[in-house]
Amino acid sequence: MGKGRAPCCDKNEVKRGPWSPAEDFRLITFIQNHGHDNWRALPKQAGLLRCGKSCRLRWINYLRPDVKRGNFTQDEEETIIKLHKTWGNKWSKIASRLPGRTDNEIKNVWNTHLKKRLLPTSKVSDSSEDEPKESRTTSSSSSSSVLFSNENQNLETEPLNKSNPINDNLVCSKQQTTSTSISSNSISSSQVEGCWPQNRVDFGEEVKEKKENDDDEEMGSKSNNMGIKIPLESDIEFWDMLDLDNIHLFESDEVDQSFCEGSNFVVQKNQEFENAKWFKYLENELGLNRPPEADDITATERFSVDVDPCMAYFAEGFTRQL
DNA sequence: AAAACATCCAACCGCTTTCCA
DNA sequence: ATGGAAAGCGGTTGGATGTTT
Repeated sequence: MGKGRAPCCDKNEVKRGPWSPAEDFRLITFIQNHGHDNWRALPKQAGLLRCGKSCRLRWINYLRPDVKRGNFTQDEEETIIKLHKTWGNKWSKIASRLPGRTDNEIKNVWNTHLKKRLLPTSKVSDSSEDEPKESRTTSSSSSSSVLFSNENQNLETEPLNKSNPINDNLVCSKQQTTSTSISSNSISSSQVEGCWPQNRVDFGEEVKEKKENDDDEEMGSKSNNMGIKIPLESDIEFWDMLDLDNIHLFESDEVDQSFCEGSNFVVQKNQEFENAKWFKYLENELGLNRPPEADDITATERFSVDVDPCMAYFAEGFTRQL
């Protein structure tokens, strides 16, 4: 100590700014297969040009399987207000009482909505004026179970699953033994088994939830039931958003070779196969699948045997676009 | 139609805490 | 007991988007 803190990473060598879908997939797949024992080493092992801190944040705030998206319910808001009275800006602590919500998200909600609402008239229960565009009913979580008395709330009965019927279809292709806890810092660092997409089908959230309520109706019962927002109207833009550089990265030798040489490589491959199945499923959900052509060996098929499913997935996306 | 302004939120920054040799 | 490394946490920022003029 006293010598100054070494930077967590060389800022010249890491990518910053918004995450691309390709990076997200890369990170998700890696954590699925290997967990996150060491955030600092993770980016290199996963072939990401990000600093470990950034990866951690992205995972915790956005990509974690148990992150609940969507508007906060009335009950959640009241819980935040209540807990904030008690604990102040202890966002992490507050988040531990709100299953699926991250400290960052709660902090944002507080700063953008709740604080303002409380300031002028401190009318906590009257929400009709200050939240005009956010219909608080959009969150499908069960409001009655938002407040927990136990910090170590077990999520197995968490209503999050209810809001993600996609779970039922996807279910994790493997037995899910990982017990996910709520707090942003309490996810097991052991492998996160194939269950991430529970509610993150709109990964990257590159397609904003514009007029989602309207669209929900138009999308019909299917998307409603699935509880997902699909960028159906913007296939091209969607694929355009993919970061080609990262795709090259996937193919490069920069990815730690030892990653492929470990003793559990076979297990990894099996998991990757399961991942590939998921990507296929996701593709169907996104409405991106096309009728098979006889002479057409898809990129996925080419890659899925011995290449990372992320790569395969995106390769097919590009193929389609061309 | 477009410029100005407001709002939102993902991501970053840097300090603190925890862990471990 | 000590110091360095890594993770955790809360504050802040900046770009994207929405709204108003």
